[in-house]
Amino acid sequence: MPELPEVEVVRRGLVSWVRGRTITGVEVVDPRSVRRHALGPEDFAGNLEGARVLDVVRRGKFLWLPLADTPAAGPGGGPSGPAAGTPVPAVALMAHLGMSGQLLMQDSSVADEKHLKVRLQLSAADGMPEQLRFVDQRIFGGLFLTSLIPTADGGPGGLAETPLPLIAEEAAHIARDPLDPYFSFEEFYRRLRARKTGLKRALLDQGLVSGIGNIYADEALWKARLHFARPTDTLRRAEAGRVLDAAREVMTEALAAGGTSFDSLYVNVNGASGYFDRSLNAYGREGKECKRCAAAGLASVMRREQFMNRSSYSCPVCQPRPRNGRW
DNA sequence: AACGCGACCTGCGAGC
DNA sequence: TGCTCGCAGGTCGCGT
Repeated sequence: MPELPEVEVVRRGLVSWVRGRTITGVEVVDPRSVRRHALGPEDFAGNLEGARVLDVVRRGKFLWLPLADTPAAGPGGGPSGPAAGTPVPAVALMAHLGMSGQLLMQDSSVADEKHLKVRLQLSAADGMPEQLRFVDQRIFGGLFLTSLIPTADGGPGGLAETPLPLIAEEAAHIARDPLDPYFSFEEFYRRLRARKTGLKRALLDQGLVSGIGNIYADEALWKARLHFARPTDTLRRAEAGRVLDAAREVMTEALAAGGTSFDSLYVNVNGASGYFDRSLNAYGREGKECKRCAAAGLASVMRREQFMNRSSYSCPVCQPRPRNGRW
């Protein structure tokens, strides 16, 4: 489940089920889902068994579970935490859902999903499912173990129950996301202006701002009334602020609705779909009226264009490309 | 630096 | 009833 709201739905669901529990068994059903773990499936499983889950952390679309008691990190977690009794993790279980990945909590009695890729057995806990399953139809996502390293700015690595100034190494190259309290608009705007590219491409660049994918990029651009090809070096501060605020608002609303799902591919850890698809104003609305224009008594039809090998939806009237080439 | 493209995959609906 | 094509919420790495 791709974009930030859908991943955050998973993070929140996962926290209450897995925090503090120990991974007692690992079954890699399809090694392709663990291919980003360079040392192979056996090493992946061996280092996970016996590990205790300390938290669930998210930055952008990346999710990771800081671990204590892994063989790789030694007993008690990482190298010498400051206060005894509070383990500082050095290793985390990374998860990226790609296009179709799911993390599901299931009882052992529930039949395996068709696309079950990895099964984690968890220590018994009252009334809680025993298994955390990674299910992935297209196998663009995956699980792997990674080191935790200090963040560049000293702030928390991501959204967590107990924030630590550590980040999963494999997520260190992405920027903070718009829902992160440590996100800096000033830095975003400075870097945006320095680029020679189009606005949608910039919004999708996880190194500049993370968490935004194809749906919420189109929604944010529509809400901010900006064209996807707008050159980033022509953007005024107010316009950049408008599109960032729009992204933040639309993702916050989507999160409250449990995320966007058009089909059963996008579900929370309990298998339920969100319903934000009903609130979409741009994505997938080719040939339909622009809701804002219609409200103003104008008749305009949403268009679909190919851009970056994917579809972009926008309103030709309120998100115009200027005829004279001047923005 | 920026970009375009292919690679990584499975499945679904449309059209013939 | 097939079959092929285009399409899908992502990311990475390679060319130019």
